[in-house]
Amino acid sequence: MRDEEEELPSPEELIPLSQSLITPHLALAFDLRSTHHRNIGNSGHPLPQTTPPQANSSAGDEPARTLKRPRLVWTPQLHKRFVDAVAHIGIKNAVPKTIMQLMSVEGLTRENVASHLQKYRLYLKRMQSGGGERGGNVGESDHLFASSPVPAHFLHPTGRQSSDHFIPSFVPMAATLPHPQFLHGRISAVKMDQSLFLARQSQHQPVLIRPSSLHLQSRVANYAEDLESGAKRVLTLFPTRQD
DNA sequence: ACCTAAATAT
DNA sequence: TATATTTAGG
Repeated sequence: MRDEEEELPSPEELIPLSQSLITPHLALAFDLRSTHHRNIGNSGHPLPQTTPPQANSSAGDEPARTLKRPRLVWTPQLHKRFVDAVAHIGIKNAVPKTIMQLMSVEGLTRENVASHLQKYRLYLKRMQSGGGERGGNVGESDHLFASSPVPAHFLHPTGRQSSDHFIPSFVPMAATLPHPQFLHGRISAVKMDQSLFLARQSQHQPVLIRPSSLHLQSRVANYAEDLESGAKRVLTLFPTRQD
């Protein structure tokens, strides 16, 4: 337990590096890699694009935004990502827009999340009153919600905690990931305690990188999760029958 | 502009 | 039944 720490740089020297290392290339790399990683919904069609509002309000057709997108199916995987996002920012601060951003699932709308959040809150309420062993108002229709464990702090009004923004202790690199390498071969995802870091090979010693933005952080987390779960096909919005 | 709960629609 | 949309209010 102790020998590992000696090989790793100290937090003090690593974390300041993050700002200069992370921002431009990594964000880009994520966007490149993630194109085949999401957006493969129903039988391979791309999702209907939500085009930014055109200044063009008359002119015959403006179907871009009026286009009906397929009804979202909340798979257990998708719901789990929802729960993770909510847990990450704390249930107190969880609002649709933020949750949506943290989930970083292409095609997912704020309305999708708002609707789901509304239902989820009702589910939490009806769990409060059920307490432990028996009784419980959780019905047969709650399979989806029951598929992901509810973090303990969701239930009790105790304080506002946003799950993690602490400096984790260091553990062996890449030991927890089956595919430590992604992006362009030089960057690895490293899970340490509850936080995810990027690691990059510099000279001999690995350099740990703390993702700067919350958004990027969540993308790292989501990607690593996808790898961990051994899914070849990762989290789609509109699953086909093989789901 | 965004959030929320409730009602209603598909 | 599950999700979306609307409504009314903050």
